[in-house]
Amino acid sequence: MKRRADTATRIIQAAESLFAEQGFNETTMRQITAVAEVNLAAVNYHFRSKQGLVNAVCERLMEPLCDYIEKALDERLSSGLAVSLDELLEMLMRALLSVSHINSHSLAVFMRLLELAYMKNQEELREFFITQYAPRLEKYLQCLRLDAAPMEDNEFFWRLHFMLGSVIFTLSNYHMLLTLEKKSFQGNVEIEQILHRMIPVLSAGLQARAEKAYFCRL
Amino acid sequence: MKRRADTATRIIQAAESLFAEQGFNETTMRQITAVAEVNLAAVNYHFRSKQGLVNAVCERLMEPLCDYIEKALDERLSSGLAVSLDELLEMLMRALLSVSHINSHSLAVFMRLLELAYMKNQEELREFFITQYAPRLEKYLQCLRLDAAPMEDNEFFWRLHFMLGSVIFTLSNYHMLLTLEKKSFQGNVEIEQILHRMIPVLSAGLQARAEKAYFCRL
Amino acid sequence: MKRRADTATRIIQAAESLFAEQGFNETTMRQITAVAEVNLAAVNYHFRSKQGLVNAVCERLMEPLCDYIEKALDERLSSGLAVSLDELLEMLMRALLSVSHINSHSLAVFMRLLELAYMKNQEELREFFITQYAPRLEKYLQCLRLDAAPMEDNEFFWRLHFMLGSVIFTLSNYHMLLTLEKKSFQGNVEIEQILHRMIPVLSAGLQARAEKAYFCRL
Amino acid sequence: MKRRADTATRIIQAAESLFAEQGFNETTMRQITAVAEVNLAAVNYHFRSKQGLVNAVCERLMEPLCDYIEKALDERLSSGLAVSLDELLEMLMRALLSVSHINSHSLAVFMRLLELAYMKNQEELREFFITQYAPRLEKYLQCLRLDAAPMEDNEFFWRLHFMLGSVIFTLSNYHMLLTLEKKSFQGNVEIEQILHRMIPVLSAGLQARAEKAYFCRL
DNA sequence: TATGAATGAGCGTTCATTCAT
DNA sequence: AATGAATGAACGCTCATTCAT
Repeated sequence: MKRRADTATRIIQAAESLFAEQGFNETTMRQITAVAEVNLAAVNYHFRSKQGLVNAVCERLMEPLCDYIEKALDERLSSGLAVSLDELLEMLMRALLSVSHINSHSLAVFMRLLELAYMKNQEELREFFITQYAPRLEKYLQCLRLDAAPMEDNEFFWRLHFMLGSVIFTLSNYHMLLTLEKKSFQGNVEIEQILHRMIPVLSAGLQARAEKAYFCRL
Repeated sequence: MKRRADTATRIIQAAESLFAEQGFNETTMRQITAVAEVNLAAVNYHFRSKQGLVNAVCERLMEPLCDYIEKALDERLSSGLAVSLDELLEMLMRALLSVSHINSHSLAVFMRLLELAYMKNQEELREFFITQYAPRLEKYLQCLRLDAAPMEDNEFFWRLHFMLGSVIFTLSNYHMLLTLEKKSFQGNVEIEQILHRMIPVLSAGLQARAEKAYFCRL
Repeated sequence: MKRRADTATRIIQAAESLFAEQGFNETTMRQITAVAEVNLAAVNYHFRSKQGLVNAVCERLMEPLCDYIEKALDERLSSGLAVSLDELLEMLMRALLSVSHINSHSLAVFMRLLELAYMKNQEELREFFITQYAPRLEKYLQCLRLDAAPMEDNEFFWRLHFMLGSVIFTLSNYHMLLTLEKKSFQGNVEIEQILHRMIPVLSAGLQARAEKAYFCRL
Repeated sequence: MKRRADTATRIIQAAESLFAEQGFNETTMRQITAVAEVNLAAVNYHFRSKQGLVNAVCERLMEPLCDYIEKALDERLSSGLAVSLDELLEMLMRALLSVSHINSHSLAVFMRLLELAYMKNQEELREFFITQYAPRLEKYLQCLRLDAAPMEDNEFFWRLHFMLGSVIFTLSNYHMLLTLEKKSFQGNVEIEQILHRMIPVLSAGLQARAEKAYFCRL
């Protein structure tokens, strides 16, 4: 039995916590290694570079999420019954909730990673997401599409990102949002609540009838 | 007649463009002054510090937005007729659109500023928003509340932030999203389209019936 | 009648005060012009450079000191009676006291200037002292020599600098020394006291019999 | 066997040399690291900051000085015979001489450090001296007091600082003073000579009868 | 496997000075 | 006589990374 966790694990845990609080570029290797109580060079030794550590954090989060969704979706589809939009969203929320159990900051850092992947100069991370994980979630997205209001492909593309924005923003900042709501943090209880509250909102958003014309011609 | 714009303005414009593309901490003063074609020390001369420049950028965006919304809401309310949720959202979108005319990156940097304000260590910026601009938007939020589904205060708080997440995420990354949609950027046309597309989604999200119980007890 | 002093004078006064508190290199042009409530460029306009300002401060202090000593010494010598060492030192102290009336920091900045002149890279200032003021004080030094214990030239050279060290150190730091003595500053009263206290000490030091051999051969 | 000294030592030695010649604020980290032939960042790595380097230099000088004086005084006192003022001063001079062997600039930089500690804005350094070293020198000062002329506490306070001024000024600038004396520098021989020359002067100064009244009432 | 030492590049900031008005 | 704007140079410091052990 080990007295202290594996060095690489300690680093990842420290990194997740700091990434969640401060963001990636704002977190220094010195901070990470200080919190992890390991040598400064250990990050480069174990993960090659800071970006390598970010990727490792990414994997540790995306893998169980994809696993969960794939498995849950297959189980549900095997019943033969039609799957409702709310069921699909609850499936997603449960997947996120399972990720949140990795540690208390994992959801926030996860969402920050997704944010980061949309930044112009993060081609590598973006490519990593697209090639590694996009295919595994495709079936889930097709199900969503079927339950959403009828709309064209590009409309669905944007709706997905409106939804993604809600999820990312809320979970990235949920610690701060709880503070602003003037409630003290009580762990996963609130995360469940927040995730649950999103379901009807996202559901309504995806099912809202798309309008053809728009308001403003300048 | 001046051959080139005022130094301070050139700096702000360069900063907005770079902030929008890269974020604040990722943008260096050397990048800003190189793009603006001014001396490195000019930023400190005109804005005291990098943070001072961020604040200046912030003001230049928030002021016209608040002006627009206050004015438009007062005009609309003076008619005496009830204001629908879609009207309120269109009002917001038009306000954002007016900000987008400042320059092609202003909406993105604006949204990044809002994101930033929710970060733990940005108390100063957050306080700036809360004291300077929150009061000016209160009346608008009350109108939103009246048109939303009946719900408790904290439910409304979260709904607002779900909605805010959609707006912030989409507009922060709209350049990248357009790229992913495989369409080339054609200026404000797309922004209008995106803003318009949000209205029914946000409207449906705010009007969705809140559920009392939630799914998961661990 | 002028409502505010001449710009150049205001600058000198501000500079003296700041130089006395912080030293020369530690005092910035911005601090000086802020205290003087003049434009930043005014220093360069009136004094060509920061060094030019230092020289101006120097002149404003050395001129009256030399005047005082020359005049007092000539008056005293014209009586035909022999001049005692204590009289000479009191003459010096009164000269310093007269300088201290220029403003409350003038003695401290004066002493700091003398310190500075002994620094390796301050050849210009050192040359300025030597060519401008050394000749005017020569007669006074000769009188000191006559009243000191008999000793060789180089011994006298060092004794003078031991004495100079006492004066410079004490007056450079007299504000701080008063603080350490746990007494509050009450203006020129203390300076008089301190100057007076130095006389018997310096007198005894100059009159002490020089020893030929010294203690340590390694 | 190492071909070149330890990096930290090289830095300290370069720093001492430059500090002695130019002062602290006038010496840049780039100068230090250039002379030491080490990387610019090495100073921060080994000493955390420039101030940290100053503190390290300080410790390297004060420690052996205090050790020397404490040990020499205890030895001398254990003989049971009364200690004369000249003996005490010679003890001090030998202590300074032992410090001067650290390297050719160590006494000058030491004296500059003492000067610095009396500056208004150097509270930290001053506190460092007071808490770390003042207690270790207290016994020595009490012996000085016993051998000095009878006088009140505050008179003794000032006399000590007159004496300190002589020592600090002379040793801070002894290189320059030798130059002005038109003699070339020949290493520790001159330092011994200068230190020795101070003894009768300081001794006479401390033993001079204090006067009660003073000369000038304005 | 792990680490203390070291490094090149770059950071935000400040400096005394200059220049056009 | 005076000033707001601007500048080149340099500042102390921190960064992620590398390397010898």
